[in-house]
Amino acid sequence: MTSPEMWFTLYAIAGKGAVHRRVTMTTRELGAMLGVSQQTASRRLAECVRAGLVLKSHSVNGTILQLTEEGIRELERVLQGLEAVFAPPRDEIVIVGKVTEGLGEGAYYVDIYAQKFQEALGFRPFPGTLNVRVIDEESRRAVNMMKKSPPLIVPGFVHEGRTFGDVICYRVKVGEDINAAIVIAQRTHHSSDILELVAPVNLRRKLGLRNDDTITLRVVPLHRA
Amino acid sequence: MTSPEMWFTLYAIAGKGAVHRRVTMTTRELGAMLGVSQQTASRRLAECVRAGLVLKSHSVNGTILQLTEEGIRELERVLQGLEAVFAPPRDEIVIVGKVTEGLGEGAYYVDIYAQKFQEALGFRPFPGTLNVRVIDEESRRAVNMMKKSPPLIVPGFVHEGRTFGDVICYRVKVGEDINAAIVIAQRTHHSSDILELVAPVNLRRKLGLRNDDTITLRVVPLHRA
DNA sequence: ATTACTAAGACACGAGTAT
DNA sequence: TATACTCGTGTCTTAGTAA
Repeated sequence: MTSPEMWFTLYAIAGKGAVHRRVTMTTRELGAMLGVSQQTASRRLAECVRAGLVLKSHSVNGTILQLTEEGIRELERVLQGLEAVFAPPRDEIVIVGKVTEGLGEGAYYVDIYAQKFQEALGFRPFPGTLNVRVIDEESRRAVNMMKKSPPLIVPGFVHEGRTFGDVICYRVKVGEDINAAIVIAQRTHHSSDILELVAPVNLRRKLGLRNDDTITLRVVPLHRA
Repeated sequence: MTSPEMWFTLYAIAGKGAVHRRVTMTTRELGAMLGVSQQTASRRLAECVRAGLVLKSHSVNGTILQLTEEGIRELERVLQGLEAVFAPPRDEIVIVGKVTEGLGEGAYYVDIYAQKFQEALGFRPFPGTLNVRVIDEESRRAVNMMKKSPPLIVPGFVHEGRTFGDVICYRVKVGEDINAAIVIAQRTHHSSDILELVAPVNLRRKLGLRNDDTITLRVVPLHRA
């Protein structure tokens, strides 16, 4: 967990524009932003570097700073947290996205997890996933809200000496009556906007979907599942 | 300035849903969320109360907490800061809103500030303001971006023994060629979604605008003004 | 000008405990 | 059970200063 002080330091650096580019600033300046001395700012900065949140290099008049991927993710987490906090409480979480061509690997995994999915979701999944790309900000927030709701966890297992991790699922309804689930693989795709759907049927064929068609998903709360 | 610790405390409480309703929690629980002891959580909470960010009342099994307006604003500030930080750098800030009926007091103030506006903006303002209500999230973010850009400050003055404060302005273009300015009065309207426009002409008549008509404003960067 | 070390002082933390 | 007090301990901060 990132400490409050480190987080504030990160936020101050980001405020200078370090998310999109490298920025040059002095420790005195950073200290002023944080309301601490130059020395403390220097130390705080060093902490962020040690934690792998910031890259620092030296320049004649100041320090060149750049947020790392992890640093940016840290800020994104808080942004999403705040968005979720301010989102009006809703009964329904609705996600709108566009049908996207997958990498084809989905089918392989669905096949391996088929029995587990059957037990957890109550249906035998069609061997393939439908990939949905979230485009607008509203749906992106809806996805965050979904991820803050209690997930359905499909336990991992070992198969032929290989370990398959837990899979996080969220039940959704597609159209009026098709039950499906969004599955989220463990390996965190760097805040990917692509959702993978499994369903008891071939959604593409059943709904006559083509790439770039719009699809609407309604998240089903766990307690109602 | 809110300290990092206080801010984190606020954020933790908000995460429990205290933005929309009152929540009950123990100081032990809060401490666990913050990674500190029950005693420290208690003290942090007291700091937030002293700072006017949280309202606290006692209950048998825990503490009833509610964020104050100021506490919510504090979180909003960070949310907006993060949104601005993550927004892709753009050449143009575009705000779309709907024409709204004003309170009529705008004209009075424009009249009093007329000379000052003339000097700062380069045009004599039509005696009246056009009120524009921002509706969608995207424009709301655009407004935040605008507010993070360097403002044009019309200095205040004393007139007949009464003090008139500074006025913050942002130049905008309405349509293709009408120069106007968004004026923001000092007294902070609680994160109001209403913008007040001054222009050298009667925008309502010139553009044939009626209430609820959509209007598009393009913010003019100061260095290009 | 910078950054960052050392050392002394301030202050925050948590154990114990009263309520 | 709670919250919140005191107080000893230890960490964090800053002034001074080196590099």
